Amino acid sequence: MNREIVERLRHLGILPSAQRVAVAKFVLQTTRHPCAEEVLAAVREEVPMISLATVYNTLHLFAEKGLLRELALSEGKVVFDPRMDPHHHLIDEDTGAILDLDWSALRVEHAAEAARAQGFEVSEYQVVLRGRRAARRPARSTAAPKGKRRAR
Amino acid sequence: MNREIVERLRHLGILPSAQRVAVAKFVLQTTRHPCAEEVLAAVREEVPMISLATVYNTLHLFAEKGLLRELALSEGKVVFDPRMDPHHHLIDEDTGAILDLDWSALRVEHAAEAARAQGFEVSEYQVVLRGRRAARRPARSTAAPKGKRRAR
DNA sequence: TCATGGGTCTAGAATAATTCTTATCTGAGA
DNA sequence: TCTCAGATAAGAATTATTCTAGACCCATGA
Ligand SMILES: [Mn+2]
Ligand SMILES: [Mn+2]
Ligand SMILES: [Zn+2]
Ligand SMILES: [Zn+2]
Repeated sequence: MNREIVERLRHLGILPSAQRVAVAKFVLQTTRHPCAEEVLAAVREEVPMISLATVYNTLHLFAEKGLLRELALSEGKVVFDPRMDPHHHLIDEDTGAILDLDWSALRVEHAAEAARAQGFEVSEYQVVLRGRRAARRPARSTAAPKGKRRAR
Repeated sequence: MNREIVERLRHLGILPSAQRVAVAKFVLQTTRHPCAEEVLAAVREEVPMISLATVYNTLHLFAEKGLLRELALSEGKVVFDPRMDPHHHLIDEDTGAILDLDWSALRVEHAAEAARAQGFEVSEYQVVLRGRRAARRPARSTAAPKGKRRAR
């Protein structure tokens, strides 16, 4: 498992130091869109002496190399997203949590044309949605719903 | 002209101080999505002694009262947008400039459904596009194209 | 007129996120 | 083993934003 990560870093010309591997292990596998501080907290479990500066350096390096993306979706925080395929984001207005929506979950039409009409060539786009968890509908049984609710 | 602004503020229960009127005059009429510093610079022409704290206070107050919106589209800066109707944003990747795209300029389908599938009720959404000014097409005449030339 | 008080304003301090600086460490070769 | 480019840690610096304190402004009423 570490092996794979080490290989992946090497492949991109990134020296796989202990710190970098630990950051990669966490951030490439999460679906949580963590900020730098969250990455630091998670990674410290494995590499207690890693510094925040190293986390920033590593995340930016990974972004440059195409391993992840930096997103500035709201407030004053950049978050990191290992999903490099085009997709959309749904922001929980109560908690700030960011969920992914697959590209195919919704449809955008005429995006490129609309930009071209302004003299722009679009390089990427996404839909950013904000909302709140819907009131849980009345439980059908007495058993508490378990696990995460399936999509679709 | 100031009269109208004063009226508009009064209507919302905002005491129309000189500073607030000056901020409103600039920010409610611009299409530029300025950040607080830019508002400060513009407003200082009229009210040289206004402070940055007052600009922030005023902009937040206006946002609360529904006169404008705060947007965190990218980088580490909040910008302010007097357009309160739903619309989309196109970000110039070279300059950071933000353009509006009318809601009708493109079409999004299944947004609410996609969010509902995740257990969310959408309160708003928009498409965020990034791109660069298209290479100016070959000039038809020998006259050099005028206006600021883009770097890179 | 003068005191009171609510709301407003400014300057500067404080905070928070991020970046920079610099000295120190490491490890892959020569 | 020696060397040095690259990597790291710690803390200073920067940038955006918010907070704190006190001064100010002006309507009201004794
Ligand atoms: Mn976070
Ligand atoms: Mn700005
Ligand atoms: Zn994502
Ligand atoms: Zn806008």
